[in-house]
Amino acid sequence: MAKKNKTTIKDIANVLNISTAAVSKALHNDSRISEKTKKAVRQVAENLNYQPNHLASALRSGKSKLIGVIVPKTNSNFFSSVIHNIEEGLNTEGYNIIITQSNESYKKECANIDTLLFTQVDGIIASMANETVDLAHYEKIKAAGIPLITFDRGENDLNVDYIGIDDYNSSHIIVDHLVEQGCKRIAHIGGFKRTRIYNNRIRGYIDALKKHNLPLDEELLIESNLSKEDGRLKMQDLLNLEDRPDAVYVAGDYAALGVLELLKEQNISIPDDIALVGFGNEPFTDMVSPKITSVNQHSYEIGRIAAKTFLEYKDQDQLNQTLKKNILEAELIMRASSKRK
Amino acid sequence: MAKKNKTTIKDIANVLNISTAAVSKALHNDSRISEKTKKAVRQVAENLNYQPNHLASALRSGKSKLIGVIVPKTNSNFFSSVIHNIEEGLNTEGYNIIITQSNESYKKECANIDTLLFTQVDGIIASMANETVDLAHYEKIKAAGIPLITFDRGENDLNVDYIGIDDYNSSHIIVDHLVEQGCKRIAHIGGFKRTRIYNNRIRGYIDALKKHNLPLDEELLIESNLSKEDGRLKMQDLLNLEDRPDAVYVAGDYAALGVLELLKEQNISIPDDIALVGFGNEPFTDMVSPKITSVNQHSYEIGRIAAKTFLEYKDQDQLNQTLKKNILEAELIMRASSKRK
DNA sequence: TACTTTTGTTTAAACGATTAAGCAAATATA
DNA sequence: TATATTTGCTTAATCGTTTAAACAAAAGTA
Repeated sequence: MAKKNKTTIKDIANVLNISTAAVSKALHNDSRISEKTKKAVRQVAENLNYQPNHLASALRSGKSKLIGVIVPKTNSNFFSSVIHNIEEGLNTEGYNIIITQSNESYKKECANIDTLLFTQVDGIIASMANETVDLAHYEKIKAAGIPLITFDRGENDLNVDYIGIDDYNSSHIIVDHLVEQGCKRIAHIGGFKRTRIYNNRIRGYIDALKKHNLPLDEELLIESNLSKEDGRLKMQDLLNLEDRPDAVYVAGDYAALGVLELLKEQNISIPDDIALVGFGNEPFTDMVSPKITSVNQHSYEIGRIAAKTFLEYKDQDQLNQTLKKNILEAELIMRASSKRK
Repeated sequence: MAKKNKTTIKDIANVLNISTAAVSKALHNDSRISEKTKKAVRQVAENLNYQPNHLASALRSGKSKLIGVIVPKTNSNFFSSVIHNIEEGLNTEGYNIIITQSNESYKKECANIDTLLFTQVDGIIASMANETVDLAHYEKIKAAGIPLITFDRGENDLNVDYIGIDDYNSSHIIVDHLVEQGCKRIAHIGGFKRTRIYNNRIRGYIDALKKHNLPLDEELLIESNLSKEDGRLKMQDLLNLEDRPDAVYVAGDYAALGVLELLKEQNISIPDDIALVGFGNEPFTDMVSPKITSVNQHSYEIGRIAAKTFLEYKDQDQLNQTLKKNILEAELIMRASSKRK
């Protein structure tokens, strides 16, 4: 099994005694090449099992036909579903994707960007790590002159395209639902305020309480990294309060799961003692008992639109990205954890 | 924001009035270049914000420093964890990975391989789709002269490296455990027999029953695609039997989850009426109620070894892969769904 | 002093494709 | 018939690196 002996267009040209240029054009179905030659080239290419060298064409044309995707993690249904739909949208146009994970780490995210730029991707679609505050590494992408599309976790300051759900309004929908179930002391275990989406959910929560003439109790508004473990911890804090909440709206499903476990351990009835709402509609919300009410983030649409957005940029010589937001309406999936009636 | 005006080694060479060759060597820390020149080159490179063109070096050197990974899906904890550890192992050596998903489809798997070969990856690490029987597309990888490493779902016939757990023995451990819990009619909802790992689990199941002098009842041995839905269906078939089983060993966690749901719906007590064991130790096995006993497949080790195995091949001119199996001992994680005592 | 070795660099050819420019032959047009 | 256009190809440069080979200058050795 000898390494290398790849067929190149030169080999094809030699067989047919024509130039490599003619072969290249024939393979690209150039109108200036005769049908006869094209047929012959295709035949020989097939016989010799010719595979085009992507690197060579990418080098020459300046396009790698590769798109980089950066996500905080792939083992969440939301992100893996978005990725899948990005892939779907780009594959048809001859693009392939390189997936990288930041594991919610700022440093890893920087490394990911370096990696992708090094690989000469034609564009990057990204969702930011929890840790990320400084945006200098993202500016590198813009400096490289390739389109940057953000989704779910983005920042206005980047001045690029963003696709996500309406976080502010999602909180309204959730609070409306809980109020309707008779809840009066609604707590919110939210994400970090510095992250735009979590900040929006917090603002929505506060405004929704106001709308329903419910007092805002600072004790009931808690910041969390939204891991399962932290969900437990923050819920324990809430249980330690003199005046316990009768509902908890958690800004992430994993943390909501931690809350669920703790409440079950302490024999607190869900939803009767405390109603529970999560966020993200991860598959496990439908597996646990009671099933957790959650918010569907439309991963399908987000991936599809991200791909489409990139494709719109790809042929522009002058890249002039500005903040363009594509906000989708989230959908509340009501399940047992919050349905009292 | 003008597109393109990338710094090349030529620019650096011009500034310093030296050849591009000297620049290239300086950047690669060649011993034949003076410290003075190296320092100057590095300084200018930094000033001009030089980023090496990966395509050009890959084209010239014949190495893309990219490894392709093919998995059936990324939204399973097992696969995403393996991927993460592959990445960890390869990043340090300057390799990056391209992740592709087959979605358990044979056709998509073929397309993935074409994509990766087209992208000139230096090697491929793959786990096969459920549907895959014909291996011709994998032979393409071998024909391309790059190493192929398989894990979890592989085939002996490919004659390449394989990393996985001891499926045959895992079944023994599971049956031993169930027998110890007092189970006498142990059913097995297995994967497709044609897939090696599932076949091994089936063989292990049969032999373990024999070892314990339990009769093999063909009605209790069922083939499944191991989706959650199919788990329900196959469990219903078992419940329809005159003589129901008192334990079910399911070859995949998602199917086990379907079984769990069905049993709970029908108020069949787990583990007292029917004990349940899954496979894969997906995080949700620890989230549902009762928690599902499952088998830890050592995703950490598998990813690490896959990366290491590739690195061992990377410098060999003559690639001569043979069937080399790296079998890890699986670990049974006992949880409430099977613990009667 | 004359030769060899080492050091530090340049030259130029590759890698495999794409593509602008050129040109001869065939065909169309006046 | 003379000229213009179209057809079908070739030539040669190019993308940004790497690298084998060559070579001059400096240093070491006999």
